[in-house]
Amino acid sequence: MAGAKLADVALEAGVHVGTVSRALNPATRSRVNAETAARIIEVAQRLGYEVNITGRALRTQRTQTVGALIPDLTNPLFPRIVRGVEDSLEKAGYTALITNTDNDAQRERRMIAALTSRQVDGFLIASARLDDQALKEITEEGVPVVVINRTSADARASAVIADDSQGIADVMAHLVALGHERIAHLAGPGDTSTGQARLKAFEAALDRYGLQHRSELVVRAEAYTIAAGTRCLRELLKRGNPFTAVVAGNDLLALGALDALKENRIPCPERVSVVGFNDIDFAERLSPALTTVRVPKYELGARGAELLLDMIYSGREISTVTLPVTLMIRDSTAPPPLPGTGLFGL
Amino acid sequence: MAGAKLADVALEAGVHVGTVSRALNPATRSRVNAETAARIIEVAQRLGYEVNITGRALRTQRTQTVGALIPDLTNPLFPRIVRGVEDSLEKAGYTALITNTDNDAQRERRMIAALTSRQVDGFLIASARLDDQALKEITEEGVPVVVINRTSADARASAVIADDSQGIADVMAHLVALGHERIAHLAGPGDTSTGQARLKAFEAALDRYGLQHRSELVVRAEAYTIAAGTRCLRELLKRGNPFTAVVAGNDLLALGALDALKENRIPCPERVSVVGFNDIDFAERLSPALTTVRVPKYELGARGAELLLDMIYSGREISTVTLPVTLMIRDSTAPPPLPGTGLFGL
DNA sequence: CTGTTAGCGCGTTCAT
DNA sequence: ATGAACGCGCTAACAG
Repeated sequence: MAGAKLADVALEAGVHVGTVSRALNPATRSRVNAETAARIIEVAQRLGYEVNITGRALRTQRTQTVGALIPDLTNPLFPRIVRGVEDSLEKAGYTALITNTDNDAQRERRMIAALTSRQVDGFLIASARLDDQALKEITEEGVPVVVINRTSADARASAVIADDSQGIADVMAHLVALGHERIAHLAGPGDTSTGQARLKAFEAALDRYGLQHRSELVVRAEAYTIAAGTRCLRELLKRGNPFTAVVAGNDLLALGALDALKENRIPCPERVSVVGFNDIDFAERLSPALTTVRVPKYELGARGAELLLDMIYSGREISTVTLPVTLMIRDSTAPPPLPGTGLFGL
Repeated sequence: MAGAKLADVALEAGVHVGTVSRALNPATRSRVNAETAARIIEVAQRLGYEVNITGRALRTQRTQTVGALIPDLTNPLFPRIVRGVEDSLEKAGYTALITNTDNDAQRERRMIAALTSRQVDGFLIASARLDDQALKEITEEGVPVVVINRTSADARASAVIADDSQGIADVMAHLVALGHERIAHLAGPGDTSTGQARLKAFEAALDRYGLQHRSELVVRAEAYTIAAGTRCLRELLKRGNPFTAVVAGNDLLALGALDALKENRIPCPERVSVVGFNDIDFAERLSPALTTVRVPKYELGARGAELLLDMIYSGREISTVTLPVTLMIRDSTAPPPLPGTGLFGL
């Protein structure tokens, strides 16, 4: 028989509910006679006792559940992060309520309300929008928050991020070593911390290598999607300014860029090199296999969850953890075409 | 101020908590004076009242939360299903606790325990294992269960499935029309309903077209993974029995098969055609673009959640819904090589 | 060491 | 139409 409760165990063991509660909780077990504790545990097992976390939560104000706000689970970046989150949480007996936000402010608000209503002990937020009024409100109420793969203007939230600037620096070093000079950037949305950080790193690299800043070679994507990548590269082509390499804000934008190149019969990497960011699953199985920056997705989630648990349990102070990245050189990057041999736009 | 509770609203509105409860619940609102109800609602809004679902659950035995058991979120099939689940649930004010099971019995048990402990109102199970003792136990306790993308031996669970046999029939018709006669099958795990159904459909098609059953051309995968697909195709090659086409149990197995072909320098589709199942995201961006059977992933999840809500609310009877599939012909299938022009194994 | 009591927030019954 | 009281399952404070 499953679904037994404290009262059932108490009755069967011939003791009071309070004693059962103490005996079953490792933290308070020492306060009860060893023999009776053993008997209670035996009875609990026999009766199939399972704690009712709802009841416990009402009393302890702890649901042992956290809310996870994910922009879009169908972006292969996030399932890996979620796996990390899940594994870290499980060790502590926690569970995650996972919701998709589509980076949509309205939807995000609804989800936060649904999660708050369920008394989650904290939030893991991988949604990227920076101007996050909703986030501000929950931190102000003192609910622990950790943001993942983004920074937060709010000093009350911890953060786990990948080293965006190092990643872009590695990309640029790679492209410059190949001989590229006219490098375009498909920047991520301006209201995301990754979009901002990567653009900044891109510009810093231009300076580092003495390359000219050309505003016509930077296009802002309105979202981190394949479709946005396609639109941006079309825009780039329309502007007519020659380039031999494209640094995309993330892998999905890079995929969209590849589509646009293909539809214009511009071979990659022969005439234009393309680089992504994140190294999503399948990036290496595309044609051409995508050169990209690998971010430690699982660790991002795992560390984020650990940080959150620390905040919940020990109210530990706010911190920001930056994880290292790795440039994965594959087939979408190559030396630029020789001048006069068909450089696009020249 | 957010986080107000019934008592706060009652105090401010100068009425009793019970009245506030009735006024705020649309179902019981009619039982309270229209004017006071309006006042209460106004006060609730002003104070930022949010129902505490934990408290409500303790009383109503409804957490408005369901558990979702997913084998592996990093398989792109599942995020799409989850999106459907989420959208259907949200309309009813429900939320999903999503967990990865890895199709591992131990892990599945732990997850079910964690979810049961949180008093979920029902389960959505996309895990594929058939001999599901744990599932049996929860249905026996009367907890509503819907299985997704699999059938269940247990008559107490509803199911939403894709039309596996139609899908395989379409695949076989396609291959036969191209001229294939020696068709191999990388069957999914034997303890999954999809693995069984697709193998059965494969064999039925052999009969239909008068093709010989060759047991050497059927290999069982131990899991639905890329690695398993690679292992299986290597095994197939080792057996030395010639074949010109491979019908894989799902897309991941097909990807693994493509890897094994590549490592043996067997060009696809020139010498061997490969077909997958599911049409995961990115299937069309692979090289070669994968011919596969598209299953309506979002609908699978959405219908599954609807069925579950029906069971929770109206205790509606068990049913099985089969959704239609579509063959997506892409670049991984072509006519078999002409005899004598390098057919593998001949 | 253990029993008793109280209360977390809510919905519902029973009075009035 | 509304107030009062109870209890869902659990833990924590207090007695003894």
